[in-house]
Amino acid sequence: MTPSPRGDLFDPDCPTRRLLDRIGTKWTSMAVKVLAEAAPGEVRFAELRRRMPGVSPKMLSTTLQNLLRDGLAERRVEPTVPPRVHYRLTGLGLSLEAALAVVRDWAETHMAEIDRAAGERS
Amino acid sequence: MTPSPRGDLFDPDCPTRRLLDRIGTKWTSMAVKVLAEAAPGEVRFAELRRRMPGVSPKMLSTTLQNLLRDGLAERRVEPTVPPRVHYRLTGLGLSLEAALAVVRDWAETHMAEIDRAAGERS
DNA sequence: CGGAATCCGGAGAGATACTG
DNA sequence: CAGTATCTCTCCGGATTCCG
Repeated sequence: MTPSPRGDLFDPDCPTRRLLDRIGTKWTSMAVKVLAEAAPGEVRFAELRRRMPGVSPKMLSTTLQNLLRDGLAERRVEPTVPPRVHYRLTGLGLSLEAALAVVRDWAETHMAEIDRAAGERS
Repeated sequence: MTPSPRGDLFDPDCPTRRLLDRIGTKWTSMAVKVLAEAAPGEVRFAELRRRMPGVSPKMLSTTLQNLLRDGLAERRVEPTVPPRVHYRLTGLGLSLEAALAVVRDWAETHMAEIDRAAGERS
């Protein structure tokens, strides 16, 4: 289904809007970064928790499931007892990380300016 | 309320998180793009409305006020009757647009893959 | 250990009506 | 024309508890 030939931001189905809806969720970009830092290695659920201070098991699980569903990450289970579950980014996930890195660079460079502007009005 | 230790993505106050919280809101990225397309010219409130189908006056107003507050856009009022209010991006806003363009490119290139992956599980 | 199920509160988003 | 005021509602995110 491609009623919109180009990426038209004003299309309700525009890809950018939908992408931002995903990476804009609270923990997604952080999870992608943690996974990217470990790439091409894997990261276990518990280690992800440790590396993402403040995340609840539910939110981490939800975030990871979204990444899996979107083909951005993969899951591998060691059938031991207790089980060990590992996550890693797919190629698609790694390419997203590259785009996110640009956003991070911008944020680290310019957020202070934004804060200054916003602060002056507070 | 909190001190701002810097440079760590995993800090609750990390700049990337806070940036995504802003550009992730429903209309912000769209408004930035519309303003960027007109740059260095200005765009009036009514024209922004027309170019952002589905936006309510309240949401557009809120979005623009956030951009103003963050120093990403500027407002100019012609003291006529009726008034004419013009908006344009600041230099900071234009640099953000450049970063957003990267996200857009990624989205237009890869969202189909995400949709395919997500669709297979639906 | 790695989740799933459930409940809850608050912010975001929208519709509508009104005003300078 | 360019907003503001108010109300409502959804749903995200968090805490907690339970299961394989």
